[in-house]
Amino acid sequence: MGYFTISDLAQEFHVSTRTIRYYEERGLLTPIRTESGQRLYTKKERAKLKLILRGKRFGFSLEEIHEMIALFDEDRTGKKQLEKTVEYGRKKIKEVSERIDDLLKLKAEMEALLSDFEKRLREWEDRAE
Amino acid sequence: MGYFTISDLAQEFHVSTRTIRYYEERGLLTPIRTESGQRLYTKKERAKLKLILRGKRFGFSLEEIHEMIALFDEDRTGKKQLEKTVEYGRKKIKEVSERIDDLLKLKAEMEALLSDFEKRLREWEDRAE
DNA sequence: ATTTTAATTGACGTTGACGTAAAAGTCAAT
DNA sequence: ATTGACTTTTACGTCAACGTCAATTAAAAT
Repeated sequence: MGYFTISDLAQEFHVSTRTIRYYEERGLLTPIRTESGQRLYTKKERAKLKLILRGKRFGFSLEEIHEMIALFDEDRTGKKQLEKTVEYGRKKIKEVSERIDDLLKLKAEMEALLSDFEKRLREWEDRAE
Repeated sequence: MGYFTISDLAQEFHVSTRTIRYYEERGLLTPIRTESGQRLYTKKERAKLKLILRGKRFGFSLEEIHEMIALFDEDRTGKKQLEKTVEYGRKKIKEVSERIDDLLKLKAEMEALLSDFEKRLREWEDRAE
């Protein structure tokens, strides 16, 4: 109980097992192994996969995501480490905020475009009376 | 006046000329040509490039961006065409909205993480008194 | 016990999004 | 008119992010 197999995760997140192994190759996931060598994923690893996939959806590269995930993994005991982490976290949050703003702009542009088309459509319909 | 060369755009948007030609190969841009065959870009083409690059920043593929740009290019005169366009536009706007929501979630997660680290850091500092 | 299903590593293949180099033509400046 | 910067097409190269076998081993189902 409490452990997931590779295909559990593959099914849950709709990715291939190859993909999950690839993320491990790249150092993003670190499952434990059974005696016979099969991978077992804890809830934490599952959470990491979730984060990876979310990151991917915004176009972050695996390398960037790797850096983000480091926040979960590294040993953050010393003060220096904590400070570095906090600083890095602020930076990343800022990046995300910028992306959000950018997306809002895109949305606004698309909405303007759409309302123009809608107007034209109404004109068409008025004409048809 | 009013026309841009390929390197004008390359400089303005910090992309290579190869990239711009590639977008044309993929049907995303359609510059006009001089007598001798050199590409000239109108303001509209420039706007399209801007949109392409914005789209890229959110991880949309060129194929997806192509679909979005079609809103600018196609001949949208008939009622049917207009209706299709409006419907498609709504769909795309919804997709963008979902991405924004997703990013906001990510931001919230990161902020929660960060405040945890900040708390630990304060504890560290208190201890140091 | 044996068939079926799932897991492992290894290696090669593929696709998207360009980079890079070559050969030839064009434009602007001197 | 020649130099040098810029452009064109063609073509091969590259890198990330996987896909797709293949051969082998392990687990689950019957």
